[in-house]
Amino acid sequence: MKQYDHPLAQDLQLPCLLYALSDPFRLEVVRKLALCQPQPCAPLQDGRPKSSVSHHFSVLRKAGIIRTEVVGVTHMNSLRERELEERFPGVLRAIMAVAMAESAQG
Amino acid sequence: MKQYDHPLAQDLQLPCLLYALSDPFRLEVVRKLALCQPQPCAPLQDGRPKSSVSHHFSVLRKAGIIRTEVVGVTHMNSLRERELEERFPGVLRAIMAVAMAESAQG
DNA sequence: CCGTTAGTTCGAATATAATCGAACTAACGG
DNA sequence: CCGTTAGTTCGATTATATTCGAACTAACGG
Repeated sequence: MKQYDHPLAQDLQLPCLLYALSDPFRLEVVRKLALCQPQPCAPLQDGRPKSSVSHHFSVLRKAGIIRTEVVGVTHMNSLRERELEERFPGVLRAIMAVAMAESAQG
Repeated sequence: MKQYDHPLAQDLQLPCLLYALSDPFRLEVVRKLALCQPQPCAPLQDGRPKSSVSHHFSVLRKAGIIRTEVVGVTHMNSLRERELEERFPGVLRAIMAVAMAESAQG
């Protein structure tokens, strides 16, 4: 049951985090994760091919935004909220608040 | 003395803003503007060719992050802080706080 | 051990963005 | 009106991302 590598919080880069969140699909994944954690990739696919979804999860992982744990046959994803809050105080929180508000009205 | 078009605050998109700030050079421009406003492009060039600088300023303008006013022969740039704060509460503020902290230590 | 499920990796195609020099423009100073 | 300054626009090149299908892998269920 091999696991993933996750960068240390101290090594995360702000531009990299912003870049990861600048894609609408990835932002939506993060928003949905904020509402329900942890969650496998599958329910977040939104009609895309698996290889594309896998790519986007990989970008989020490398940016330090999500943590993925292999549990049996599924890969459970969650936000690294505490670490991000410590490393980049207020950033994810503010972005999520806006993303939630946007999606609430449409 | 023709001026620039600036998108309305209500039309700004969060992914577009995050994308604009995800480039280290642009983030640095915004950080420096936060410290001294308004400012022309030239002192923010940091050794790059003018065409490249111009491109990055254009990205920031289209994302709604900066406003550029033509004043005589120079183009004065400032942050659209109030509008951004209203449209995306806390987002720019949090990002700037982190950017300032990063640049303080190196 | 076989099939299924969940997701990754590969490789090629396409799209998007960054970079730079060169030519351009608009405003001012003399 | 000429030169200078500040920045834009153009066009080509290169770099970086995204996309997708196909082949792969690891774990579980029977």
